[in-house]
Amino acid sequence: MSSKLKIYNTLTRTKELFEPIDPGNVRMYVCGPTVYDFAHIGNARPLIVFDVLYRLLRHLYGEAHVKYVRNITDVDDKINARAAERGISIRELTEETNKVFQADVRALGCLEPDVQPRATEHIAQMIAIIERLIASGHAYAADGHVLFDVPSMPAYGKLSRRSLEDMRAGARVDVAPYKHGDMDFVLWKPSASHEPGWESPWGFGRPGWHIECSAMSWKHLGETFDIHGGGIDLVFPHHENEIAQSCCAFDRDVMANYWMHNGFLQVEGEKMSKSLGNFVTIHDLLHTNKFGGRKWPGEVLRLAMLRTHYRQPIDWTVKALEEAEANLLAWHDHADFDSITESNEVPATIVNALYEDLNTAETISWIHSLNKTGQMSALKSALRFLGLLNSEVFSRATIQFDPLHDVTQDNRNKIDGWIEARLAARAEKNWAESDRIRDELAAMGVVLKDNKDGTTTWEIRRENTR
RNA sequence: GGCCUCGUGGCGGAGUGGCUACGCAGAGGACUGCAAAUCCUUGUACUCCGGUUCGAAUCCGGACGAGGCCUCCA
Repeated sequence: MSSKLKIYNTLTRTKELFEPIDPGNVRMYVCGPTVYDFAHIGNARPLIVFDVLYRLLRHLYGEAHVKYVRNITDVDDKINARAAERGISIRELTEETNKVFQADVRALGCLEPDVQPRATEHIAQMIAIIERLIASGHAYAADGHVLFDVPSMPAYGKLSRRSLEDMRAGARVDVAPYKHGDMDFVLWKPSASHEPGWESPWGFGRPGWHIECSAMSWKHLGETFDIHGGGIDLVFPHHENEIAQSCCAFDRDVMANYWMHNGFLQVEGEKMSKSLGNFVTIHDLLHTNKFGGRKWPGEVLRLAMLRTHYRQPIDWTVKALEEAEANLLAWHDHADFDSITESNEVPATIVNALYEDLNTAETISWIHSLNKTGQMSALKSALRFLGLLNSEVFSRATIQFDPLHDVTQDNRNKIDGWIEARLAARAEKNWAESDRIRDELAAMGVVLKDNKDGTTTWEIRRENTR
């Protein structure tokens, strides 16, 4: 099988043909959430992007031959701080946050990774890596801390393309006294008795920020693997440091062959930040009226995300969500997917577009084309493949019942009664009565559509409710 | 200051050294008692200045502009 998939590799800054180490066991690691707070919409981007890649790899190599690992970081100083602030235990906080995270990701139509390892369950691997680094002269213990000795690794900076000189020039002035070099970073640090910690050769303590990914990828994917993904902000220092830890611990030239990074997200043209008040969580979008004055189905969020190529910056706007929803509604209006048999093959146009470094924008234009030419079973297959057809979440039922309005069966029956009365009036050419009924329903937000076959259907008004 | 990305029509957003992306909005038409929905048709583009080329929006250089990282934020 010759590979057709091309992906942009941050290591080389070029689009490369993807060649797995072992086609029988294709391995991908993506940096997952630190579970101290609800995931925001920026976090959703890598979740969706790498879910599409996972689906494509499974399509290309077979479901049994792809292993996708996305970690859960459940030890972190932000977690400690938040738990203390809320007066709950760390375990309570991380469990609660993870539960919401899992529900969010499911609503976004993402497949579950093969493994979702937790940092706290890999302390032994972290300690093992740190011991190896000390033994090989790449790390040193000082004052209860263990630090990675950056100058001991000549190739350091390869991913982010920074030279040690550049970094020194921009380094902060205050360097912790236990550091040998100002670029050295923490592998292990001491914990006070009230802080979470584990016994280690260097005393009671906890891991530094980067070591957990080296440990978890090692355990679940091996010393080297194929793809490592995450947000572009992780290139430095997180991924650079992961590479340093793993390559030096295992005496390897590479940790992962392909490094993929998704671009950043802005909200209505501005950087998302809590101080600007435009901080949007996935949970808010799905379940509250905080963004655009209404709730949004997961498929709408997913399609809005996939409209833009994953490496481009994306502006998260109400208008974009409305357009995405209009597209989905058009497809669903055109066909009742519940009764359409899905074609066995994912359309080649869709797959070929994804082979070009996940050109999801092009796949969407092909979906429009399938819709326009009436290839409904292929359309269904394409939507399913892209994770845009989760009947539980976005079906004809949810289209007709706007998430904002709870339409009871009782009201539904009443609307049907009105429609019958209006059809009767129309049969008598009583246009005044007919229009009166239509206007009254419209005032309640119910829009009527007289179809070409003489039937009348209705839906909740689609216009933006702001 | 250092490093990195990007600059396409009213808006969003792909792609390509020479031929319509696509979507939303707009315009015209069909259908309809009138609407809505649907269908058909349709216009507008490649930040600026140089260079390479038969030909560049697409390659190279420069300018201007936007964003990101270098401060545990995807």
